[in-house]
Amino acid sequence: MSRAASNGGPDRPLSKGERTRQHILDIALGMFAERGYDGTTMRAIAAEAGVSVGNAYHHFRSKEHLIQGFYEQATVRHAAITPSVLEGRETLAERIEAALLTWLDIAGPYHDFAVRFFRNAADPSNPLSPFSEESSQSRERDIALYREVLEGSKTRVPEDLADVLPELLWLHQMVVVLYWVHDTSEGQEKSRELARRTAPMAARLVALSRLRILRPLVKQGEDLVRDFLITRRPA
Amino acid sequence: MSRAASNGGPDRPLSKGERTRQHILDIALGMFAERGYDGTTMRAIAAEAGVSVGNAYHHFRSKEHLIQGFYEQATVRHAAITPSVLEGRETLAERIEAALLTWLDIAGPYHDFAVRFFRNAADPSNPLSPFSEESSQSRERDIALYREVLEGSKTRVPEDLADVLPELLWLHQMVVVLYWVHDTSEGQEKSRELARRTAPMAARLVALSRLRILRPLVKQGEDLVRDFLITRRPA
DNA sequence: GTCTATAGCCGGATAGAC
DNA sequence: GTCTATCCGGCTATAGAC
Repeated sequence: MSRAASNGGPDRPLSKGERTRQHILDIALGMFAERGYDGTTMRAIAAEAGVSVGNAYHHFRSKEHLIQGFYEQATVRHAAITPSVLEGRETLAERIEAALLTWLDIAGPYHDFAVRFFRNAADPSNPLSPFSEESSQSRERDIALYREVLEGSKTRVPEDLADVLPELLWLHQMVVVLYWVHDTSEGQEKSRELARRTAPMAARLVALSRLRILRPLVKQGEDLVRDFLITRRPA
Repeated sequence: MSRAASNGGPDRPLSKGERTRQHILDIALGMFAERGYDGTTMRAIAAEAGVSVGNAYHHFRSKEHLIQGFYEQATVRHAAITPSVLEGRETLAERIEAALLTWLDIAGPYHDFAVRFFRNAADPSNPLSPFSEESSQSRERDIALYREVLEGSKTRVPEDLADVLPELLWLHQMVVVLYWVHDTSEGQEKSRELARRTAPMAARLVALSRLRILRPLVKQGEDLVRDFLITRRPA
């Protein structure tokens, strides 16, 4: 994808097939945004793109695979924009909030059809799930972003929590996203409120996790994350 | 459904249409369990049930609507069985664990096609979502169950938390269910482990919520639940 | 007016020729 | 890599049976 962007040189980095593929994708995303997912047939996409249906299926295994570009694009842009937004924000609460709100900004225009994408979240065998192997690259990119959110903050993070926290913050984001998908409020304002309110709570929890009384519980939670969230390799 | 069960009287509580409907549902659920959802066509269901496709669609608006019976049946059985399992269990941790494990027992046989059902969870406009208006009866039944889990326990519950806790415990169950849907371990043993490990953590959290230092955070969390989880009436 | 059946549309997906 | 032709299955229009 990045190869396709702004390559003004005389060389041809994209083969004919790659250009066709990209063209079909662009047309499809545009049509989805305009007429919705169900309202856009593969026949219509193919016709609009000037290719045959069979050709479209040669490049994309299924209609839903056309959606995959969305998550990919969203995480790339999220990773690209967030760092500048984080600048000058020092508390963990501010930084978490900024990352979440930036995500909502990016995803906003796709709200209607994002539902389609996150339907798949519940189905692990679906390659389009954000938890799937196929999505791992996008997921890792987003988790890395939260590592940056943590490292740049003034809040001291308990050592033993350090390596599971990025995953947990990513999970926090997924919860916000899940709510956002449901969100019918004007401009999805409720989701933004959710982000604004939960960000300081998450930061506070991180700080409180140092408390002596909470240590056993925190330890259990940490082990839980390790055993159930990160261990994703099948035996 | 309850009307259908064990009515040995001479009267006819079920009209011909109702019986046909129930028959189609039974056949469909059986076939789904056997050959999977995608592997079972509406034509095959109709044929096996001895009715026409058109007739099947007269009774069920769509193939997915056939799944609705699953959640309904599962919550009814959950509510029926759990009380006896709770007897003799006094600590909150034990009671939460029992309720969760009972759910897993009930849902077990349907594991393969439950994925289909919970796909819809991410789509609020889908009447099959567990969060939808259409599912509210089943949802309320399950939440009521957790009210019982709480009330029968020896753990003293902070007053202000009392009325949001059943919802939170239900949400806890939904998280377990979400994991269970993903679970590829033998007999979904990992999900049972998740239930066993998180139940005492949930109970511990309830107890800890009385701590002075945690009060502000608990209060915020409580407000959050009220504003974002329970307020479900559209303006 | 409730129930059931036939016949066929529509759109996602595929096989196989070029 | 691209096309044409076709399959397959969810769903519906509509007519007729009870």
